[in-house]
Amino acid sequence: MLQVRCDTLQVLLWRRALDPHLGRWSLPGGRLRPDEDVETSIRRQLAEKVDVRQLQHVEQLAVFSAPDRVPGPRVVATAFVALVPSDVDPEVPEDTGWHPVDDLPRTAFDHESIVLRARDRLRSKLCYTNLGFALAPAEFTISALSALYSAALGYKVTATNLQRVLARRGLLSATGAMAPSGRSGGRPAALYSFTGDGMQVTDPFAVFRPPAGTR
Amino acid sequence: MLQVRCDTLQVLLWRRALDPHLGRWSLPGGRLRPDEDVETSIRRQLAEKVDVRQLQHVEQLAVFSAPDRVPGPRVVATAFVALVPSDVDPEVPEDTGWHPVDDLPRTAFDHESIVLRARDRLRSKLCYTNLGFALAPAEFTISALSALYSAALGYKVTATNLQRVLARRGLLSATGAMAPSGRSGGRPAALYSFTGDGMQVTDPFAVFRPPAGTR
DNA sequence: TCAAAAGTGTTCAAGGTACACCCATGG
DNA sequence: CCATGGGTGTACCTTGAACACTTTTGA
Repeated sequence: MLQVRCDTLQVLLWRRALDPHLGRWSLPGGRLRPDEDVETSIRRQLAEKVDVRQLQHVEQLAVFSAPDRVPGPRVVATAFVALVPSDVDPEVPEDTGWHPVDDLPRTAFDHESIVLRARDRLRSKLCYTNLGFALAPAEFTISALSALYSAALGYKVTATNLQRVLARRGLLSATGAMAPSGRSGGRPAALYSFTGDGMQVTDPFAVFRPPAGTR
Repeated sequence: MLQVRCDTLQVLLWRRALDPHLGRWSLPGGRLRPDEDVETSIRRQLAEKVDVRQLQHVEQLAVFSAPDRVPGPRVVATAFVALVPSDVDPEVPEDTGWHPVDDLPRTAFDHESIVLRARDRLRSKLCYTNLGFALAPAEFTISALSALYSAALGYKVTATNLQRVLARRGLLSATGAMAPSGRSGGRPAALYSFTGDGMQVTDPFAVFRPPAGTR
């Protein structure tokens, strides 16, 4: 579960209460029940930590299956990326905490590499899809959005160009409302929302486009 | 297992000899052993059909886990994409056969949707990575390569532009050798090979690049 | 009036597409 | 010499980046 908090991309981890790796931080998860698919399962697991309605996007990441990834009998894990908009602050249980993905504590098992894979997946998809909607509140200013993108991507994304790129892709719609300007003045910002819902690939500049006539 | 055969993207299927779905076409696969990870397992399974050295690329696709995807106790499947260069014609067992991915026969279980997902994954990655190397022979002419790309992508890719795009990305190296011209004449084509090995992302024009100074 | 923040206009560069044109070979 | 197929040159278009400039607010 990833969220941009305090201008930093963070992941929700849970401190293990059992051996092995007692006390280390680990990803939430659990066993798959016979009557559910893996996505239903991960939503059920996460529901124990947060309100699942706060999950804007859930997608499979990869299967981790190395025989020695955990001590004892081999455990096959299907990892997911789940995204929470930055305006919610879920009530999380006592033994869980948010941690910056670029400054992780010592984690249990192979969970660090899973988190890093998730981070990379998010970074890619932010660029060529509309996935930003899952990190942003329903309404936002462009400068707030650029802060989110900057935090998630790990480098500065200017509001100017972000605005233009997303607008050109038809992803932004102005709500008409304005955000009040801060105490130090400045022009009030217009509020926008993402058009459509659900993730879709939006970068039409992918190479090897079909020939013009057939597009 | 995907291969371009006869200018068509095809998948290797195996005719089921057991109920349920006796006689239908299904993807090769099998149970995961306790001492192997999923990739090792799929390579072992495929080794029963072809020479594994012919697999130029193997990557995880997704987990399919719907409780009713197969009759009886639920089976969780981790699907893979495996690519075979077009110049090899593996000896396959009697009960297997190649089928065009765009004209599949009736398949067992959810295997049709798995194949279509694999096709879409391949199409995406052909565009922004060097994955073409896994579909092409070690040496090839540009026009042969454009036929491969056209078959895999499902639309015409012209040799002219394919040549330029791949060259600009530094993916092509001329071997110096020439292919003989056909019986109807024509200038003999130069032979090329892909530089490097293994898949890598090559489209540097992905959007939201880091600012110039930090690149 | 000035500082600060938002937003727009303009220019530039990168990279894919289209298409005309030239090259080399077989018959 | 001509048909055929390979290869190159060039103009164009789309799209993102950079940056100057304008707009709107609070103090």
